[in-house]
Amino acid sequence: MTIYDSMARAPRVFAPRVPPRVGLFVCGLTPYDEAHVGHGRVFVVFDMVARALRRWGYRVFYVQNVTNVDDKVIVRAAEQEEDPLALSDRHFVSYLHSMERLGVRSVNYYPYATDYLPEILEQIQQLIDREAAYIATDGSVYFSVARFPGYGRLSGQKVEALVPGARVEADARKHAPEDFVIWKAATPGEPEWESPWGPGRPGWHVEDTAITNRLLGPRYDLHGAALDLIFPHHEAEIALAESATGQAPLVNYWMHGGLLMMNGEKMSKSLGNVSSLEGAIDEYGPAVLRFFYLNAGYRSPLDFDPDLSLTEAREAYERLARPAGRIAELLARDGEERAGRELPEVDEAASEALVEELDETLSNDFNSREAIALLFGWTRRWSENLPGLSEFSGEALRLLEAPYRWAEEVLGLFPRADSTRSGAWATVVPVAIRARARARARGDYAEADRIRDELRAAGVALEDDASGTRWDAARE
RNA sequence: GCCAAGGUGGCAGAAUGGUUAAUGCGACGGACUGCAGAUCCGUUUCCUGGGGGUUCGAUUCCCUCCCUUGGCUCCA
Repeated sequence: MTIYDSMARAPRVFAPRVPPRVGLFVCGLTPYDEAHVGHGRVFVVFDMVARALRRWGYRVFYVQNVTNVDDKVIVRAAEQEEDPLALSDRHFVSYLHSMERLGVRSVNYYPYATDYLPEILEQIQQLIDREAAYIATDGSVYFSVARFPGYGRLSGQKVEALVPGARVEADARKHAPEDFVIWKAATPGEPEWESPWGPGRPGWHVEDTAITNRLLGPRYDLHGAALDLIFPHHEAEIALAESATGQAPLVNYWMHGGLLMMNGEKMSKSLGNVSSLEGAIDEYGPAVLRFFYLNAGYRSPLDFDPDLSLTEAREAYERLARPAGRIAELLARDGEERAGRELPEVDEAASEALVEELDETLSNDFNSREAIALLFGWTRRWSENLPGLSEFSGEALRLLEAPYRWAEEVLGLFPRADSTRSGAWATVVPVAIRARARARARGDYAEADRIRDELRAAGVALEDDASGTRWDAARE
């Protein structure tokens, strides 16, 4: 399989350092506010990456940090008169809830920055010992960019070019304007921890490198995030970790996802053009949202139009989900031993070949869009047989279903579990359907339509086809 | 200004040094249906930002220009 490596700026064949183990780190949130649809994209993409790698036999240890103490958290907490750590906790729990709904369950561990103070202090001390960092007059500690020759390689930036950019703040505490803080001296009223250099709190970049060094080691396989973090954050991670440990490279493969765009701009809180992740899940459902994300190359910018994008994604998704759901329904009801027609041999082979092709397609830098196109092809091929689907044997249905099960495993689409059909509805609705069928049989369409309308009003949609009447949760 | 990522049909978005450039959405026509929905079939001519170059052949590789977005020490 190949992965597009941002450091090499080219696709590279993936080879973990110690197969079959894969260390994967993805930059997580700074939970000072609710997550938006743009955040969802990255985390769904890397969920797919982890799922795929595991399917292909790798043992992935997936770590995603939580920057629970940071300027933004502190500022927001002050505004709301809330404890900063309580605020980030609250938003992180809400984030986890969204992830659970989205089926993002591949992360092994979400380390909190504040749980790694010993590691952070140790790394800062190493940097000072190696003279890569220095203590400022106020007790802050800065990393000296000049001490790391490789600085700028990932982003293509030249250190000299940063200075005329004029957005690097001149600061008397720094030896050079491009230096960045790794330990911030305490400000009264803000969270602080003891350190050899006085009370303070960790800078942003060093949290990640202290955590990965502890959990994944001085060198690891895969680092992912959206591309807006390349500079300065990932550049700083490389400089810090490699300077502290003396080992390189920190990361073997860098993956950067494209941004989610809204009205031609990056969706971001600072621009205010955000669409809430939880709200999008509420309105369209997790599967449609996942489909929307994975229906584009992960590296491309993706346009989000609050009115159109998810509506379109829903139409497309349901085109696949309906037949997939129908097959799953039959199998759930009758089991795989159900009797019926077998598939012709050639189609049996086609099912197996398609699953292989799906793996192959995805192994080309996680080309989920191409994989989805293959699923459409498969669906189109079989959907003309749908009304007669119930004639097939369990084994035949299983073969028809295999590509959708692949998609469930790797893309998280077409989940078999369907809660809308359970509960009281499952007993009531079929009774109503039978009553309506009797009305239709005697030509009493007024009564038949009345039953359908009443169910509709109660949130249940009926559909007739050659095999009878099906029902599902109605959508608005 | 510097660095990076992009520019493909009405829209969203793939791919490839080579027959008619995926797939989906939308639109239109038809089949099916008591109706609705879903589904199926068909149509959707004109799409690879501009200009050079390499090549038998370029949308793909190279150069250059234009445009959009991101980053340039808060950002998924």
